[in-house]
Order: sequence, then structure tokens, then C-alpha cells
Amino acid sequence: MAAGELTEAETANRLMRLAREIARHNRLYHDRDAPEISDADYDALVRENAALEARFPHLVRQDSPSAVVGAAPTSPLAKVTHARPMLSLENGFSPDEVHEFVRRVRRFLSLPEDEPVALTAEPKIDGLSCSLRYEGGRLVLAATRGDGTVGEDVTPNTRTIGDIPQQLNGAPQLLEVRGEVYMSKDDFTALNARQEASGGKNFANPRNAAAGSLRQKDPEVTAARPLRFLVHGWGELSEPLGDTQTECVERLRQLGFPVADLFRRCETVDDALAHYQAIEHARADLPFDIDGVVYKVDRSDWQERLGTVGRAPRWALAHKFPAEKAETTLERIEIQVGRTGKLTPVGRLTPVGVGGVIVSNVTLHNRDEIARQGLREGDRVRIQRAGDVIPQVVENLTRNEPRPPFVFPPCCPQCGSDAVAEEGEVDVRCTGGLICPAQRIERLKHFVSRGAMDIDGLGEKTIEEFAGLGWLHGPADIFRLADHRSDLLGREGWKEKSVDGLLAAIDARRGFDPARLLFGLGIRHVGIVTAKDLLKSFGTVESLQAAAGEEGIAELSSVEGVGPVVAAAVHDFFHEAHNREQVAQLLALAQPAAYISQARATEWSGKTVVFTGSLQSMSRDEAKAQAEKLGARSAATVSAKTDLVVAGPGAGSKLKKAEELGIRVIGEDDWQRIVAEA
DNA sequence: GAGCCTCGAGTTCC
DNA sequence: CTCGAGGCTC
Repeated sequence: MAAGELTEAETANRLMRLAREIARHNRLYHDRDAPEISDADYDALVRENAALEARFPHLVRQDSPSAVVGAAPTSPLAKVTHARPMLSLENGFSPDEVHEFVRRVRRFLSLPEDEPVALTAEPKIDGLSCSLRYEGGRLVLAATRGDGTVGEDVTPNTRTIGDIPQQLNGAPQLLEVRGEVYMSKDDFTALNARQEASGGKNFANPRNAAAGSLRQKDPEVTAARPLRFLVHGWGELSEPLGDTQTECVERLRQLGFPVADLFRRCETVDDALAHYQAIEHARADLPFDIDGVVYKVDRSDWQERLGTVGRAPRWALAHKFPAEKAETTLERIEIQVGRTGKLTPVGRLTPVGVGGVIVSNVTLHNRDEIARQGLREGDRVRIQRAGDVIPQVVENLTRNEPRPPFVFPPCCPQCGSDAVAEEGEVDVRCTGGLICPAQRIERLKHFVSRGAMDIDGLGEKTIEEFAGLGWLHGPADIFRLADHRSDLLGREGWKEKSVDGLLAAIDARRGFDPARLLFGLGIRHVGIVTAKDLLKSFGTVESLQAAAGEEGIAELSSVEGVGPVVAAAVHDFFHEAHNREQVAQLLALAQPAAYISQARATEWSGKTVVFTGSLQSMSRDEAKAQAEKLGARSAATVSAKTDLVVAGPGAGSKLKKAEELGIRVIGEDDWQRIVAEA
């Protein structure tokens, strides 16, 4: 149906239908993650809409799909698990923190104070990280960072980027190059001008433009976008690239990868800080956006020893530029109720641009924070995006205006129960528990959320819809949704395909990971890590419940990482009759699998190692990190549970105790041999 | 008893 | 991503 064949009246009618249709597909895609039509079909609808609007500009609707922000879904690209995780970086904001970083490095490696620690320093480009895998010199796989473990396959798209070589000469057999895909400031401006001219959507900033351009299903779209690439690291390798970061980067440059002009080796912290200044100076004139400077320990062997903590390497630091700030008006203060009953005040702002995006909401954290800043509705405020992501109020510009203070509600705005702060706590909580509809619904959302049961097609909106119909009171009811199949089929937006898709997704979670089910219950202080720790000790949710019942606090506290507060929370949860009832139903309906520890089973998994005496070749932290890499734990004191003691010179009482208990004692050299073999 | 590290909880925008 | 709290180490 070409635009030219329609009369004006027919066009208006068609535009109305398109608006309705596209909005419905957006809902299906975003809220339910259960699209009914292919991306190509969806794109065709959007294109038809754009064509009609271009031809009849005066017919463009208030609710036009082209005006709705975030309307177009990004295509679902294939998922790729990284051979080695793509790490994030620790952030620092001041020269002090950079000095502290190097001190930490020295301490960890047991280096003397005067041992120089050379660093590399390079601009931190504001684009998106990408991993390029070359086998036999050929580009075989390109993936976005994603969550660091699993990214998206963008191989065909990266083949259209001129900076990225398709073929390497003299490269290692296996080489995973990592770097930043970005768009230059000039190209971004030009692209937006073109988008405007063709009626397409504007991008908020070069970063979003780069991300949107790379994550395209159709590589021809990517090809038409001016993307660039700069190398900054590597992943899996069949052979080392060099002995230092500088050498490795130089090798990659010779292989044909672009390296940032401002990449430098710095002999001392002061050199590095001077280079930071130089980069900050050059910032405005650089062709691309940057948000800081990245320092890395230059020596590869030290990088290796330093390893990682959490999801960041110990050998790198991102020194960020001060956050951009903006002024706006705090129009209203609203109170949200979370799944734990916490009342969170949220500020609604007159929308304002900060750091490349429009911000209209800001969290005000809690009652104390509002009081500390003297915030009231109508105040002018200065805001910034913390770590360039989460907006926060940094200053109340009109706090001296004589107006009454904001009154924090004494009751839950959702259920009317008392809202109180516990002794010594800053958070105000609704005391209504499951009486409170907000808490009930938030808990259900948590149960199906990505980190917990992760049920496809059961998003927040759907939970609200079903709870509103009275179908969901507790998590167990989710496994009974099949009973409502015919009712659901009668509802708008639910066709046979989407209903059966949802029911299949729920069925797929029977026999699922018990740790995620336990986490999904939403017991206070029990996140995914603690849930796993508990199951490691108790095996099943049933035995955990049994242990938590009578006098359970002591037994729970014996679990590593569980102290009196967490133990009491678990005990309290299972003490409540309706929780026990829900859990019983849930276990019967969902029948979670037996818990399997994720850690690789080695001869060291689960063993406890104690280091004592002074260690020569490594610091205590490094020794611990080595033990954890083997799957073992390190403890401070020798007890009957200790499996191995590593004793250095000067070991005293712990060594004696180990001998008394007949525990295996080895020296540092033997330990290093064990580590090297593993 | 103080300081460090890990984990949990809440939240923004796209 | 940040903040605070809980748990552990020294």
C-alpha cells in the first residue's frame, strides 16, 4: 500500500491505525518481551508511518509513533558468551585516588616503597566496548560487551567499519582484540542533520548513536553510519603479545588496529597525572567524546598477579572527569513503595539536559536526604549524573527561601499503614507487609525478574495486570496461571500465540535453579550470593526452612557470610505462617532442582587454607586471591575445619595448632607450585 | 574496636 | 552505579 494511492481521509485513518498497532507491538515487545510480529514486519509498519507523515505533515498525530521516545525496539541479536569476561573499571575522581591506587598495587605485590610502578595513560572514549575475535588472522566473531559475560553478536556489522581489519598478517593463531566503537563528534552532528531531513529520530549523543548504529540487525544500516574503532585491550590469546601494556598495544598497532594518539607510558604517578591534565586540556578539541583517563599497570606479569576483584582488574583505574552539572526546578516530590516496603522519595524535574541525556526524574534517596538539603517542591536545584549515570541533587539553590519544609508522609501512600524508620535506620518503611498492594506487587515483580526466576513474557506491566485481576496473590500463583488460560484469551493483546508462549515460559521454570527461587522469595538481606551460600550449606530450600525453624539462628549463623542480622531475617521469614504456606505451595508446583555449586570442582574446591608467618613472594591479599582461584577459601585462624596451612618464616601459634591437629603444613614454595600447576 | 570488603537494595535513561 | 549495612579481619 503506497502512500500515493491514499486520499487524505484514508491517510488520516491509516495513521490512526498505525499508531494503535505500533503502540501495541511496542507493549508486547518491551513489557512482555513477547513480540507477535517479526522485526522486519515491525520496521515495515514504522517505515509506512514515516512515509505517510512525510507526505502529509499536517496529519501527523499527537500520539504519532515517530514521536514516542524509545518506540523502536532494538533487534534481538544472537547472544555470545565471552571466552574471557569483559571487565569494567574501578573509578577514581581525584589525584589522591590515583596515588591510593598505586599504593594498593605496591601493597598487593609486596613491592618496596621506592620501586617504580610505570603506568600507561590513555583517554577513556565514550563509546561502546567491543570484542573482536581473530582465528588464523581472520575476523570470525565480534561481540558487544553486554553484561560483561554475555554480549551480542555484531560480526556482520563490524565488517562494515573501516578501522577494523578483516585480515591480519603475522597475528597469533587466536587473538581477541578489545576496544571502543565510537562516532566522532562531527559525524554525529552530520548524522543527526541527515536523520532530521529524512524524518528519522535524533540521537541524544554520539555514544547512543554509536550503540544504536552497531546494534542493528541489518548490517547495511551500520555500513551507512560513520563508526570508528580504537583498540584498548585484549581477551583470549594463543600467545602473549608482549611483556608490557605498551609493547602489547604497539604490537596491535602494527597489526593494523588504531591506537589513541594520546596513549602514553608514564614512569610515575606524577607523570600520569600530568598527562591527565594534558588530556583534559585537549578534551574540547578532540574529535570524540571522552569521560576520563584510563591508567594501567604497564608490566604484564604484574597485571597477571594482581588479577581481578569483583568485576574489575586490580591493575587499572579510570580517572573520571568531574561530572557535568545542570540547574532545573524540582516540580514535585513523589513517594514510591519498594518491595521491602521502603518509601523512596523521587523528584520530578523540569526536564533538563545533563551529560548528553534529558533527565526528568531524580532519586532523593530517603527522608534524611530531603532534610539535609532542605528540599521542597518548587526549589531550584543543581543536579549531576553520578558516575555519569544516576542523576542526583548536588545543591538546593533556593533553600533559604522562607517556605515550609516538605513533610515526609507518616503513612504509606499506597495502603495507609504506618510508615516508620527503625531505630538507627534512615530508611522509612511501610509496616503493612503483604497487606500493602505495592509491596505485594513489587515482590511478585522481583520473583519473576531477570536475576530471579527470569520468566520470559512476564514483565512488570503483565504482573500488574494479572494482580489487578486477582490471579496473583503470591509467587506460587504464577505456576497456576494455566488455570486462567481461557480468561486470558478473552483479553486484549492476548492471542493464542502469546498466551501459550507465556505458559511455556512458566513451565520452563519448573525444575529450575533453587538458588534463584530462594533469592526470588525476597527475604531481607538475602540476595543471590547469600541464597547460594545458604543452599551450599543446606542443600535444599526444605532443609533450610527446617533449620531456620527452631532455635535456627545459631545454625544459620554458622554459614559463611551469614551473621546475626541475616540469620534473624531468614528465621523471621520462615516463622510467618503465610510464608511457610507460600513456600510449600511453590516447592510443590515448581519443584526446583538440586543445588549444584557453580564453582569448578577441583581437588581444592571447598577446602580451607590458612596463611601464616611472613610471606616473601606475595602479599597476603595475593595469596588469598590465589586460593580463591583454586576454588578454596582462605581463613584467618586454624581450626578443625582447616585443610592446609601455608607457613612462612616466623610462623608461631597457628603453626603449632596445625601440628597439634595434624593438619598438612607446607611452605611458600610448595604453595606456588600448587598454584602454578592449577 | 576500627577499617575493609562484599553484598543487597534501589534507581535512571535508552 | 552508588550507598549503606553486615560480616570479617586485623
